[in-house]
Amino acid sequence: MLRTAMRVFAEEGPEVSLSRIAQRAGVGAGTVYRHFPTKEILIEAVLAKHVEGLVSAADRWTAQATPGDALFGFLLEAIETSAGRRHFCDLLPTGQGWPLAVLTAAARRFNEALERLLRDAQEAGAVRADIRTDDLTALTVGGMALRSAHRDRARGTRLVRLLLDGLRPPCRRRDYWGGHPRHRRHEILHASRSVP
Amino acid sequence: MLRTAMRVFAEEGPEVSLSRIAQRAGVGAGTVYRHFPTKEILIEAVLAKHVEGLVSAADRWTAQATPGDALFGFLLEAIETSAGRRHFCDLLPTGQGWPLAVLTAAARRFNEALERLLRDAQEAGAVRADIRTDDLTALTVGGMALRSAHRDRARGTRLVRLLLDGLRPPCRRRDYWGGHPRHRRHEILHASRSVP
Amino acid sequence: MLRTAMRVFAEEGPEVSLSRIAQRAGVGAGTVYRHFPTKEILIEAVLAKHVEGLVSAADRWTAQATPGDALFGFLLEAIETSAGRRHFCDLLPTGQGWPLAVLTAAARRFNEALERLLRDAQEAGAVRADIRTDDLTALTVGGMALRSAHRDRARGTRLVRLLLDGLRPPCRRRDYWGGHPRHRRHEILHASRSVP
Amino acid sequence: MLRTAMRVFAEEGPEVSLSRIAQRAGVGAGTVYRHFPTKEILIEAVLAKHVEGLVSAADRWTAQATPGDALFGFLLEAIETSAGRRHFCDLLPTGQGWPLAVLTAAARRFNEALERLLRDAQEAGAVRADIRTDDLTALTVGGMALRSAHRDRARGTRLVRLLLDGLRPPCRRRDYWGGHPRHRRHEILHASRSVP
DNA sequence: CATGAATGAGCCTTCATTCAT
DNA sequence: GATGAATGAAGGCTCATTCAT
Repeated sequence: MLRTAMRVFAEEGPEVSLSRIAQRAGVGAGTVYRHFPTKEILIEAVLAKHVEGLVSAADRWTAQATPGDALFGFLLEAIETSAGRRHFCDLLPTGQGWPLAVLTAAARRFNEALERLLRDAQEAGAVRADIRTDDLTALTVGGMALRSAHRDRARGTRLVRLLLDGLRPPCRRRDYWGGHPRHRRHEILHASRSVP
Repeated sequence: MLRTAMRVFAEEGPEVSLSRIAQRAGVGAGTVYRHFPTKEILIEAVLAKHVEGLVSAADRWTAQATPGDALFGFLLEAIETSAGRRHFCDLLPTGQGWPLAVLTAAARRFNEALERLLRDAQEAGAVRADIRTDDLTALTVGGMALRSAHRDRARGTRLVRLLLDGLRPPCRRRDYWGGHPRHRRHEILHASRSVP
Repeated sequence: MLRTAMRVFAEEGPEVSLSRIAQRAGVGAGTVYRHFPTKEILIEAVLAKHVEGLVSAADRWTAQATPGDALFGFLLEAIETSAGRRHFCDLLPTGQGWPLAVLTAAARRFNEALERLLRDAQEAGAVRADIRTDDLTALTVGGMALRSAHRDRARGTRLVRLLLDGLRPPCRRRDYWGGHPRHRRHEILHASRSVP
Repeated sequence: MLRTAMRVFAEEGPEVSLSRIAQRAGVGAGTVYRHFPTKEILIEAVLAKHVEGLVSAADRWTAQATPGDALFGFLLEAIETSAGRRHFCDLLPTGQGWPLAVLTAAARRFNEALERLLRDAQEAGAVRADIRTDDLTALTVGGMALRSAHRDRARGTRLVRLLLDGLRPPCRRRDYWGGHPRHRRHEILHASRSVP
């Protein structure tokens, strides 16, 4: 049933009614409730399961690849397998507001795994030194959104790679952004305000 | 009233009830319905307004900066001003499922502006040649998600810049991704499947 | 199991779910249903058991005390042991709406016992002659309510005794109520109607 | 609508569904909700209204009758007009567990009125000196139950009067209860325990 | 014969939408 | 044209009842 719930959530968004889920699982509404006393708990169970899968993936990558490849491989895999799960986007950065213990535990393990991967990759010189774990989290979320936003799977993946490449140590690249002269910065601010 | 609706949506999420909006606008519920016969139509109007703002911004950047700066400046501004508007994320890539003509029109104008900016930047050599307009759309969505995912505004913006830098022409960088030997690719797929 | 049901009903009110009862009885929900095909039937069984206890008590008092003491002792005991059982209050007066035969039988036996006690007490001159069996029933219900309504157990019991004393033959007491002059009676009616 | 709710509650008990009430009021379910955001709030409103009526009645009796008549008249009236309202029985003694301020306020005013009536009646010598306000409350509840338990209105009222007469100063009556010899008391206890 | 998972009707509550004033 | 009370269809949740194991 958890399987079905995951599928239905992924396909129809986190706002499907429990009865719809029950229907697609081929059971009565009360049955879902027997296993997950609350809709929120069901969502959390789904998320926790997914996060657990990611933690396993992190471990697998750690064991089977060089530090750099491990980090990049894992991030790409996490993004690819999580794309389209709006819950997940909402969950990852905060890890808060979710009462279920199992979920916060899973989120913690996820962050620890991410931290290990990042540290190793940085020590191996495969990743810029100024990146932090929560940057990776945000990047993952962004990657997921980006990935889901592209109609074309292959191109989406290519873009995600481009995105991740931003983590690699820079190659004699000037800072395109810091150099904006004062007046242009002002324009940005002005523009920002002008957009309703 | 549209103003109020935009503010309320931004502040309280896209799930506020219409009565709440009416309340905050200081009018009766019926009055909102006089202007926007459906909640969906109201949402679309809000989105369309926002998109119009972005189109104006695109025009402004086109007029006031070099092609490269214009594209990057515009994308950054679009991301910064749109961050947190979940509707927007859902809207941009597909442009579908939204019945209102005014919105598809706005979306089209937005895409045209984006296309112009991209073409100019590419002709100026400021952006990789293999980028397409829908890549930019996806990138924008990803940037918005990334941006919202970071608790720390400043770091969030820095990451968005990293993300956008991926568009710039590569500096003699080997392709980190294509080189994966066959068996590792297989592992990725395998892993992907194993994540629930 | 009937024991457990009685305890649970007394402790948690008549609205406990059957699963709760099954749980506290240490059996499966289905097992409860094997013995009591319906929740209502279970409730009736509980009530019948309680009524049976009261009938035994009536017999005991009949055998062991003078007619007057027997009636008063029994009524007090019935009230004290029944206080707080809302079902019981609902049941006693009507005896209706309860399909189960065993219950109406028990109620009949209870009324017969009460009738015997009353007749004997009246013949002994210990109780007013104008009291009828259904008065006693009503009085019992009132006593139970009164008894449950008092926070203070001891005072509650004292009040119940006051209540029961009303049954004893009057001591040259004028009728406080009959003497109301006509216009005041009208006021009472008027007032009654005016209370919503 | 409050009227209808009061009637329906009185007729069908406090457990009627809101939809039933709406149905009998001839309105949609949502309409009830508009006026009473919660079922509990509706119940409280009904109760408060009734209690207010009783407070007015208390004032009327105070103004129009001698202290003794006022107390007895009021109690009789309160019992007669409240009979059958199970809510009311549950409310009166505790006054707690009801979140709505308006209700606790009404309950407080009711108790104050009762206290005044009692004090005056006691000073006039029309009521035993050892009666306290909470005795009256309990007595009222008991009277209501008693009153509802009798099929025959007239006899019910007569019994209630008997009940209330217990409040009047005793006429050289021995204490029928205190004199029980020890062994009989033991029997009562034994009996109590023996009733399941 | 016991078990407890499954069922589904029903309850309270919410809210988009309509319409008399 | 504006108002906000009324509507009624869902949604989440509970629980008496059934039935395969």
